[in-house]
Amino acid sequence: MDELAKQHNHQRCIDDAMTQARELCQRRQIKFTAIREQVLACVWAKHQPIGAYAILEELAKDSTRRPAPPTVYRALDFLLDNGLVHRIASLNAFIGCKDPSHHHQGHFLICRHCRNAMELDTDIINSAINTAATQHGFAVETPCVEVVGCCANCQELNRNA
Amino acid sequence: MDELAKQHNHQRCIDDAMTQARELCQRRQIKFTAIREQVLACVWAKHQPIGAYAILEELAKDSTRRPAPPTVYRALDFLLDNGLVHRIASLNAFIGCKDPSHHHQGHFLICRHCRNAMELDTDIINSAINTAATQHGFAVETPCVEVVGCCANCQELNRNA
DNA sequence: GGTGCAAATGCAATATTATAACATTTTATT
DNA sequence: AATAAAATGTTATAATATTGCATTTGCACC
Repeated sequence: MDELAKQHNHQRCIDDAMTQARELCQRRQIKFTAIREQVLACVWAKHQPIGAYAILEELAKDSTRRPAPPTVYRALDFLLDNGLVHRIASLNAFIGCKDPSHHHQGHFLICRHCRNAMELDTDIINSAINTAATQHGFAVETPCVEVVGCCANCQELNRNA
Repeated sequence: MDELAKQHNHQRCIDDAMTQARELCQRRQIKFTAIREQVLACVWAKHQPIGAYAILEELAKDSTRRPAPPTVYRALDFLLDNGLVHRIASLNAFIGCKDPSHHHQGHFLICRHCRNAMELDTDIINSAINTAATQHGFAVETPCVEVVGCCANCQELNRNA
């Protein structure tokens, strides 16, 4: 069974991510400001990629003032630059990185049904890409792999439906 | 040396693509209308992915009338549905498919310098993705692989610069 | 404590990409 | 010609993202 399908204490997911982010920023001497923290919390609220404007809506709920788009995009740029979130190009959306300690692009399995996205941490795909690229003399910099399909849990649900 | 770097008769590239498209549409009994043909020609004008609005500009040059966005998007939808072009999500752009005869998503090597994109035709990457996905019980439907880097030709140019 | 600088944020406007809704025209078929 | 379906035209607008400039904040230095 898929790990996302298991009952998991998601608050713990969020707390871990926030703690890790705080520590990482401290180590790197960069500022984890209130806005950046709020945006990261939004991104981690679910395992589904979230759009910039959806984040904006969430921020608007939490305070009386509604931030302008650049506020959100700047926070996202910061988080992207520091590997705390990834951008899913095919969805124009953002998702928390599950291992910000080292820079990487990440490969994603995106379920078309529940919209959850899972970050893979295998080298298999990168190796394959490098092999194929090398055959053409191409030097890989940032591979982008976003696989849409159906997650284990949703397959299960569909079978029982 | 990279195939795109070789002097290649690009007019021939275009002609081949157009002929193939015409034949494919005839076989499938679908209409290769003037607009669709013009849009496909724009897409094939270079080996660089082109955006919908850039296509629109090209069409505006070629005739006195300027088509509206839906005109271009509808033509693109038709071409996408029939596998004649691919969409590069990370660039919001479109590129001609080099083998429209069978449906596939295509993997792309995109050069950050010359902006050319090359479609790969290996199974290595799909296998790797399937292997990784299967480990998580995930059923792959449409893999999206867009690798940004530096093509052989641009590496060569940079070395000599 | 002030001063000045750089980073971060606020804010208004606008650019870019894409779609919705409905009218009109074209095409194929009867 | 009559009809229906497909394709295109047209207007408006949605959704995503950035630019440019003003203001505020945090921090090193005197």
